[in-house]
Amino acid sequence: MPAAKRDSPAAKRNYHHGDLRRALLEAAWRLVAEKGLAALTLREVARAAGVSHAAPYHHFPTRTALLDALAVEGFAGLDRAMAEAKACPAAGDQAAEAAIPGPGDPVPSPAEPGQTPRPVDGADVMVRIGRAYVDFACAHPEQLQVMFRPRHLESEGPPPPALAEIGAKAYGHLADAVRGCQEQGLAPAGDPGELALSAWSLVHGFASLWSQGQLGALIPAPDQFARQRDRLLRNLQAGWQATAAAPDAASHQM
Amino acid sequence: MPAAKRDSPAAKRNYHHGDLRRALLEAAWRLVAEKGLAALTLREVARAAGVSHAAPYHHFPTRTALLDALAVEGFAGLDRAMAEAKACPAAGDQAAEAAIPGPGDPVPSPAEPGQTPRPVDGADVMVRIGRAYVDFACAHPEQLQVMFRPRHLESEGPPPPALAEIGAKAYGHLADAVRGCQEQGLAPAGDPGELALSAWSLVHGFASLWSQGQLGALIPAPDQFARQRDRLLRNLQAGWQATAAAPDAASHQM
DNA sequence: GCTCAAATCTTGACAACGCCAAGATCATGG
DNA sequence: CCATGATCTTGGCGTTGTCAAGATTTGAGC
Repeated sequence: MPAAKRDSPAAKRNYHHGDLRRALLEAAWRLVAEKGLAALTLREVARAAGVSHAAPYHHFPTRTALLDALAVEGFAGLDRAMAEAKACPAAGDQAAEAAIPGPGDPVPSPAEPGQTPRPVDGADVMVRIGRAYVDFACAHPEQLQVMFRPRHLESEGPPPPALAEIGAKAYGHLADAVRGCQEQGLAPAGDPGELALSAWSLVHGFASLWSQGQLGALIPAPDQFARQRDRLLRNLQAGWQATAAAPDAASHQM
Repeated sequence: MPAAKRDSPAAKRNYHHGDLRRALLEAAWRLVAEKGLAALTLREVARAAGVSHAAPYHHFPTRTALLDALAVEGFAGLDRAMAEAKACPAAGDQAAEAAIPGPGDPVPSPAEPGQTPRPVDGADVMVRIGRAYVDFACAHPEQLQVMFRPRHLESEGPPPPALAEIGAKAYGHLADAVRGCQEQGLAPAGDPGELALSAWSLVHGFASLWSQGQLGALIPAPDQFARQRDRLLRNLQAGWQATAAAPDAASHQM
């Protein structure tokens, strides 16, 4: 590892390593994907990056800081996936149906441009975004684990602002989609945040259970994954539309 | 040789400590509730139980074994909460009421007792069980964390049979409630497992997000917790009933 | 060009951890 | 009554996160 003192083509400045921070993050992703989050060690990250055991300390003052930086990248990826799903019409349909990752392996392929020139169906946007959330999470279970690593139970402080910010941005896609549904009468009126939280709970719960391998016995075949995923989103929509049509027909009483 | 361990439930009397295994489990629960799962240390558990640092090793061959034993107890508690919710008309509330540690916030107020003396409403049972799940998880976030600690990403082996068994038993309550709804035409026909998975995803997602402190900004007031919780369950029901009434009214196209 | 402060990386160390291997202790069956 | 095996203790090994001090490099100012 003593080599690699090459000049940086377009990267940041060339200190000793070039861009050790970036190299550490990538090594960390590789390690967490291979051996799991619990096995992610600062010393092994340093080893994988070819630096001494205390070198990461100058870029991440603590292990938690490294994990937070990884979480920010994870949320950025989720945000990107949802933004693409919102823009690109009819993305996830034939794409995510092919190969469903065994809990920890390959990936549903990214979306590709679709063919439907429908105007803008709010329910469609909602479904696409929900699919994007589930597919992203299940394609990168280790990222989901890092992003939603429990914090307040640990002795760690509050999340850094950058993390809260990017998380809120990703959540915003859901809230936007909800507003779109409401404008078209496809969802009951009221605080969109509450409906968005319903949607978030649904997709997050499904993605969490799947990516933790909890559904191995319940969803044996891969095509049932997409089936179940779409069923979730469809039923969410059905509930909203029913409630929007007859505000207290279904909720006869609680 | 150590196989023939007298494993009758309460057969362990006074050896040296009395019942060290039990003491270790309780100390572990105390510690994980105080300092979080990541800070749970075999040595500190031993210290809290007043034994030497290697004593736990004779009861739990590894740290993972301790966590699995804790997870079994957690699922047993969840199973009990759901069973009580299914039996008692409006019991789940005062059972899981107590004090919700949550993300450091107060507790959802108990739901008002149902005023309906209807015989057995399947939707009602479903809602009660869902509430029990959410309330249990949010009353004991540390237990939820231990129960759904990611496994297959780590280098740990498959979950022990006892853990898979009790987990499936708890899930069975949801499946039963779904069947009840289907029998009364309150849910679409078909594989009850798929509907149960929808319900599980919903309540688990909400409970996970809440117990991880992810909803702190979205649910500031405690009474909004119960409100949102019930909204989730109501909308799930609404979607099922709408789909049961008109099997493809809402899923106009995907 | 040269120097110097700051940023970067290395070396070494400390306490704590999981896990292992012996030895000590104790209840109980023969 | 004693031996056997389960239970617990002591000590140790390798690893980890974190810190402190020294070595090395960078970029800026003179």
